[in-house]
Amino acid sequence: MSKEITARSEDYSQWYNDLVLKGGLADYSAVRGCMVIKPYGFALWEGMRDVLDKKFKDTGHQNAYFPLFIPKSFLSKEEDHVEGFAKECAVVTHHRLMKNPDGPGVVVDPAAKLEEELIVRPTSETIIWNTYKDWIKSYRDLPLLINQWANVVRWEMRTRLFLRTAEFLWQEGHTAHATADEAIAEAEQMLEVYADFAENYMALPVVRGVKSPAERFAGALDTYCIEALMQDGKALQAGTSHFLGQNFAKVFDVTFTNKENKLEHVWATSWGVSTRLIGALVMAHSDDDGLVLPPRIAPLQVVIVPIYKGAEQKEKIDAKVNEIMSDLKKAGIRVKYDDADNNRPGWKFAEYEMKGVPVRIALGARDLENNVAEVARRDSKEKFSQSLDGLGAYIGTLLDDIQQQMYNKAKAYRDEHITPANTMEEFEKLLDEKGGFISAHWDGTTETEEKIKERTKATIRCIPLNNPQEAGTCILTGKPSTQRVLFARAY
RNA sequence: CGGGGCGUAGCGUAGUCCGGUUAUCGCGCCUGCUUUGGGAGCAGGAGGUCGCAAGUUCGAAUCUUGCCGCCCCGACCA
Repeated sequence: MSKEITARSEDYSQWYNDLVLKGGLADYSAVRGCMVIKPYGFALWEGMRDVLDKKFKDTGHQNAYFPLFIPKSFLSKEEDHVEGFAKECAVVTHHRLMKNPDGPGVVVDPAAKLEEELIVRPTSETIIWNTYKDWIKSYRDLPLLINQWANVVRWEMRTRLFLRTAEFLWQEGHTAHATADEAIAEAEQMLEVYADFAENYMALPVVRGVKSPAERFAGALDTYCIEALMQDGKALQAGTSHFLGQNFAKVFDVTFTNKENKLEHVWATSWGVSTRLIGALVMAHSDDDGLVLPPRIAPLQVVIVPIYKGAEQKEKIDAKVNEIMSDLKKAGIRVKYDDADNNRPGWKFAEYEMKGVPVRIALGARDLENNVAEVARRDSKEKFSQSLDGLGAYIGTLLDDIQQQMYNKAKAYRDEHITPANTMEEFEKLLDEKGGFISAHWDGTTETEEKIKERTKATIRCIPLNNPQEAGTCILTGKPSTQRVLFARAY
């Protein structure tokens, strides 16, 4: 019920936390900054993971796994990379505990100090490139296209469920190529994989773009990204793909002999998406009654709730539900029959709405007599009576329609919230009163970007791919500019 | 690390300013009966180191000091 979910206009953060907690996705944990992903939330992640994993394999990638721990010396090799991650690393210094000699409990055994500290990976570039050095000798070993599903740790000052946790689950692809062009094509291809996933599975429209130098990944020459818009008008980076040039190849000495028998450094990419996508999903689609999940990745697509008086009615309903279930399952629809007798129908309706299950079917004695079921869709809250004949096929098209409507709605909102601004006054007014992306001219310098950020808290989210070129003057400095870029306040 | 708020049963809370019987209420839980088309009703029941520690006092959830933890805002960031 809406009284239990904080209205988002009043306090968006509380609203978001309530959605995650009451939607059954995750909980706070005993460890500061970390969260427990509950079965329902994890099923959502697994579903997303499976779709992405298939896309990676369809584009020629293989999965592998690299160690959790990274020797400190590895991390210090690439200068920008250190700069970017040093401030947020968990460090392992010892390998043994001992009984506390001065009291109860255990203490770290000072004799077990590691000669070289190990860093819990904040990302795996360094350990992976150190490994690739041994795997790559010839142009015939290229391209090397590898992905890993893993957890990483970034010791952030402040955390938020799914959006920024100290430990998070993600996927990181790391590829090596013979030429720069090939590596760039790879980075662009993977960006498109992410964009396709966001739009067609998560029903989340995204802007494909490239980051400004200041917002680039630490150690990259170019960072491609997909940027999504949340319902509070803030932007969220939903995925990134980096063209790393030869930076890592050079510091880890990854070379290959080309067809002309000459030694060359390889060209690299890395790309990743994380459990943050779940945060994006929650903030993009939910309403005051709870989560709204797009059918294609909802762990549960349909829930069936029986309404009955007495065992006799229940039996008849059970029989009919079994038919419906088997139809739906045959069509590949994820369906649950909730006939638990400790909660009444109204309670279940509210519960599954909070969890964002796209379609609910209620079946009672009255419906059986009329050969119908009550079908309710989560996205629009519409309810209608539907014939039991051909119900399976009907639900299939309904799920498709919900998927499409959710995307259309999010896209309409997003499109309405890309607004051009031509003066700083306009820019700031739009940020404060409307939010969303603001399309404005920028002189291309990091100094200007920094000044705008200090003054407005807005950053350049991206320079859209295939951005129309347009002569203009920088919104802050008045210097000439050739194109508009997208600014926003962001998560 | 700065600013704000908070910590009382599984969850949410009243009581704290101004110390005083057996710590309040709701949800949930257990038992029984009645119920079931939008978070059921009645009756009975179980459940508490009032975040931790020290202090003041005849007496502390309440006052003092110290510590711990959480949430929100800021800096940092997927």
